[in-house]
Amino acid sequence: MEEGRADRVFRALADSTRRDIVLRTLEAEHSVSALARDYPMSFAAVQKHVAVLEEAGLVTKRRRGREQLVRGDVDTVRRAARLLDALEAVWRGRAERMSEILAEPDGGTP
Amino acid sequence: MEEGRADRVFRALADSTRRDIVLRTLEAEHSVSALARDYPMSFAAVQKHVAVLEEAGLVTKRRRGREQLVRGDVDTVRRAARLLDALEAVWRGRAERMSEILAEPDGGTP
DNA sequence: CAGACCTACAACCATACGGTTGTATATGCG
DNA sequence: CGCATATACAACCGTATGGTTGTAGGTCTG
Repeated sequence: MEEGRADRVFRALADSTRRDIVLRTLEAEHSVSALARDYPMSFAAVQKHVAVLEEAGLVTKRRRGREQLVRGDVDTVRRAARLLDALEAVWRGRAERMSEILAEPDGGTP
Repeated sequence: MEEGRADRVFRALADSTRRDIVLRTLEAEHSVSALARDYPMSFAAVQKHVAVLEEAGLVTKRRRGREQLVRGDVDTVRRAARLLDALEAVWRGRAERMSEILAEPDGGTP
């Protein structure tokens, strides 16, 4: 994942309304107004949330008549998950090194 | 992961400096000033970043003499990764349902 | 065509964020 | 003790964010 892109993805995920939109649109397509009906805020606010998600690549939109269908993009979710996996792997590296150190408390590699 | 906690975790990860700090402190402990030396910003700025990470539970601190050692918390990273995995699983659920639909184009369950 | 519906977008507002500088406090060291 | 180091914290500043309302443009339908 490119530098600034990760920023946008995590930023977009840092809001429960947006996470819920991603959830719902990964299950099935929903129009913006269909999404908006379920949140205690204006249509325009939800529209902005969708725009943030689209900007981050977490959802895509396609036209159907007068409505815009929003669909979650699982690839972006996966890329974010892999980035976190990479952090976890780094930690495991430390754990390994610590194990080695503990396993050979006598010093260098002869 | 609790509601507001996920917000904080993803928000904290939405900054490359902070992600780098998490990376480095998952590899090994570093004092705040040791971390600060490698970023093009003031010590206070880095200190704030560490505070954000600590608030999110992505790092912990422990005193050693006059310095504060920062250590990455892999559990929080894992919890965030699992949340993304759950989203992916939801998508897979849709994919399954779509497969079922495509596999039985003749109608309901008789 | 007229009206309802869905979306887009601008303007505005309060608050949060990322950065700065400056000041205060604690610890290690000669 | 006296000084340098390491951290903490407050005040300040410009900009982004999340929300609002209002206006305008497509699109379906009677």
